[in-house]
Amino acid sequence: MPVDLPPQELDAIDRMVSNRRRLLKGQRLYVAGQPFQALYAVRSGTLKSVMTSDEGRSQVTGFFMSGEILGLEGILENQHTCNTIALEDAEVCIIPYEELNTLSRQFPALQSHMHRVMSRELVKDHATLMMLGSMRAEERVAAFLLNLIDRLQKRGFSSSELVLRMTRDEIGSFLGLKLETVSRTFSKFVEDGLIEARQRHIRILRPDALAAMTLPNAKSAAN
Amino acid sequence: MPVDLPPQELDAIDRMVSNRRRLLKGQRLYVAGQPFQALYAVRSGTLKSVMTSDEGRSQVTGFFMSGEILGLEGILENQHTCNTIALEDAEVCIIPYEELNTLSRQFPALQSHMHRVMSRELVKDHATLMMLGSMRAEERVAAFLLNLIDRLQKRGFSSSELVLRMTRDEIGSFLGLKLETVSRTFSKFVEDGLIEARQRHIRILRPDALAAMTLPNAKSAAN
DNA sequence: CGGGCGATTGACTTTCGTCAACGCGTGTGG
DNA sequence: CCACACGCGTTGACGAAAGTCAATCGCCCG
Repeated sequence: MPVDLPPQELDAIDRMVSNRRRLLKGQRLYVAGQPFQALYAVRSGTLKSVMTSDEGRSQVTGFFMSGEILGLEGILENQHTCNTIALEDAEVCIIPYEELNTLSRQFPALQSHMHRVMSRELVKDHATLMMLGSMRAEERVAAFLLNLIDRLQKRGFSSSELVLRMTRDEIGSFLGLKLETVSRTFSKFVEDGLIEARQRHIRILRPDALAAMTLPNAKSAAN
Repeated sequence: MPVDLPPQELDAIDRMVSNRRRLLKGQRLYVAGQPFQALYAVRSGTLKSVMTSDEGRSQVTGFFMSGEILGLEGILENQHTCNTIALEDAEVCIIPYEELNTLSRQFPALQSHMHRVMSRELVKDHATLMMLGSMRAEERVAAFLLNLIDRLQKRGFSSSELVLRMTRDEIGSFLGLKLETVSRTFSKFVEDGLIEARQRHIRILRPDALAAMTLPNAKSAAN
């Protein structure tokens, strides 16, 4: 959680988050129902959050990469409401919630930062809602790829190549689509020369065309 | 924002939220791009939040009734990211954000409450994501009605009758469906004896059957 | 090298969206 | 006070989009 803060505050924060946890691929960071005690900041690797309703319905609600914060939904009832699972080997910082609150009272900048983190999560969810509520399959997949590449780019990776850490099924769950539809859409993008795809390795050839697709009037891809 | 707090804290909070704002039906509380200065607690009436993307795409992201908090998305960038509009005459409390932060530092219980409010919003959004991502039209409408009636019941209204404050189009936007689909689904529920509907007046006859529908294996309605 | 999971592709079905016509009510103005 | 108009809602016929079911392929990993 890097912010520009006075050194003494940074020290206190560093001490607070000195505990880490390593996760192997497939391992769960926390599960629904588990008591909430800490937030987690991803240091490396990718995780997914999965909500499971009373009876079998299940939905990927987000993918998290380095710097992103997990566990905020647990604050409400002091209990986690979703499962978070590592999609590859990963490491997270443990942020003990009570300590965070104590420090927040001392350091207004930290309090403010905490609020922004939660607000960012809300904005992100709203964007996802918009995608699920108003986009067709192709548009969703295009938006998904652009979102991923954007986040990767901000982390210093290529802006044209990426490796998907999740299966087609997980992408489909997140996008409200079936895995076959995701697969077909990738194939179509390849046919149309918008991307190259070999397994989970994706190269974006025409980001402009993908972006155009996320606009509402997109009946056909731009040329 | 009623919580059980020491009287001195309650006094301070009361003073903070003493400013109100009245809205006529159709009036906007805030719009996207507007500087963020305060949160708003609904005192009476119903509001909707609408996200509008760069180019024409538009989506209702939530409906808000008494006691619910609006404006949290504005914290991130000190700027609102959606429009909020009164669906009927309404009144809100104005909660100046800076004052809230100051008080939160003094009163841990308020800080904690503030975090829970934000967390609740996240949980609510996740539930909506799940609905949009994994339910079919009938299931979404059933879940929507049950959600509304539940919130109304918690506010002391009937658990079987309600008056929709929003149009079919707004419901459709929220649920990721077209207004015709919403209308047809209501009609089908009436045919099947699950609800009565006269315009926006809805009576829930078989909450059990609606609830059963929100379960994943629901191919046919229960008898 | 073999097994299994994940991905792809095809054929068909279902669901929902689209376009269009019409009906109902409410509120407003003559 | 009545009539009309407009917004909202309903309904039908049709088409497009995505889901389902099933077969096959191809990587990885053991």
